[in-house]
Amino acid sequence: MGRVKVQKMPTIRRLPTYLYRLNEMRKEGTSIVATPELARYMDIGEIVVRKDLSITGVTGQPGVGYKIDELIAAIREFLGWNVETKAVLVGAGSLGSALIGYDGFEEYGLSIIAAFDRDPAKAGTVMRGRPVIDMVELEGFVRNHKISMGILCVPAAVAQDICDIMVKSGIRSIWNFANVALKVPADVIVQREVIAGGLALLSVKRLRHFAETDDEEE
Amino acid sequence: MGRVKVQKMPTIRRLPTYLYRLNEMRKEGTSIVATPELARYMDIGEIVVRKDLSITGVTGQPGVGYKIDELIAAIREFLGWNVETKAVLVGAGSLGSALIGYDGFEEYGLSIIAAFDRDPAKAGTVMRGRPVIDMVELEGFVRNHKISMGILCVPAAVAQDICDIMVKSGIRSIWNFANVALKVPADVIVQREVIAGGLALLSVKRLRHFAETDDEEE
DNA sequence: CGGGTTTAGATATTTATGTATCTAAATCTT
DNA sequence: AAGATTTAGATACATAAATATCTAAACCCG
Repeated sequence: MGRVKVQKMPTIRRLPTYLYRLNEMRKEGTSIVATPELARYMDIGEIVVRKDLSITGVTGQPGVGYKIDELIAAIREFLGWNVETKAVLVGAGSLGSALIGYDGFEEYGLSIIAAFDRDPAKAGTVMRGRPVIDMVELEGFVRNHKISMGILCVPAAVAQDICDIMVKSGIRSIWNFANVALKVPADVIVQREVIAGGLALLSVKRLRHFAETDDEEE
Repeated sequence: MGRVKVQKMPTIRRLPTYLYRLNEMRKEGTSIVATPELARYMDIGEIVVRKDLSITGVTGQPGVGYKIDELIAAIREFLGWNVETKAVLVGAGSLGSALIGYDGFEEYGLSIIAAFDRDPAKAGTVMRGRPVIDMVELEGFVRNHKISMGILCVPAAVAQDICDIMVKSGIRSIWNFANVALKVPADVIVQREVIAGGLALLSVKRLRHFAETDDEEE
């Protein structure tokens, strides 16, 4: 069930942020970047930055830094974002429509071709340039367009059912925003996203902070 | 800049998922849960589950399991989700409106009171039950309503500016969905959410998987 | 052109996280 | 009722990640 072991998870999670920043710098006309600057931007240690970047195979120049163009290309290639991935999104609710509308995915090689929803009222409409199609069409669509990735934005209660359809249709990567661990065959990769996890972290940080300072009453 | 050290980050990130599942089970009428069941749901080891739960101080019964009611209460208290947190959301774009519309936050003690946007066309409208207000009103609103948390859904380029306004207005926790490390005073907590990080992980998992099996051509 | 400064990258260390082993308590089975 | 099974929780161990230390290369400044 998505049991591919991946090391350096924290590093990989940070790569998109490097990529974002590097693209920004390139637009500004910069061609070289040194670790300390990136470290400040990321709010992490310099050594972490160097180790992160080294995963891509790019080598910098002591006393100088890294070539931005090289870094961008290497990160994109390391992530496989230099080739287009076609995806469908299922569940055109609030989160689903937000993801459809996010332009940044193009930069990540991700093309959301279409959205699917069970609600017949939504079917046939166009959402931010992408067609919204009735769920019953999902399997045929995925097969015809050779879609390899599915983005799951349905309520947890129905997530496994939709997941099963995706798998049956040939989808091999699932980006799962439903709050369930999906059961899938061994050759299907699942990445679960729990947005509330970040909120939990923020909450605890705040509690710890108050516990440490605990002289603030207002 | 949000430099509160938090240990057991992975554990804390998992707590919302436990909470979600436990609530579900309670609705189904169950009152006791044992580790193996939760471990299967989470797709992690049993020992990890026990260690996770132990952080809340709840103690289970050998041979039996944990009382679901106790667990729910303890997790909520540990996260501070038993008391309401009032928040404003800035940036009523696609992601912002998705977050506004997410009902689950009530369960997490989070009340998004209002949304703010720079676009005058949006100001004055109501979005999923919450008023959308012009950005210029932000500071006054935060002060008047004693808002303690800000949810930042604006483009990265303007994130620091909005952040500064939030801090100046008295906000002390910022949930940051913009792809920048914000600079804030030491008493302000920031949690950055990089959605693309999960996509990066999924991409790498897929590449590794193909590399391992590498007998799949289509 | 020579010494100080910046910086990448290797190695070593520390810290955090996940995993295994063991013991004792409660339940189940017969 | 006695032994087998399930399970929590403690302790010990292994792995992963972050941090520190060192060396050498390029640059800057005088």
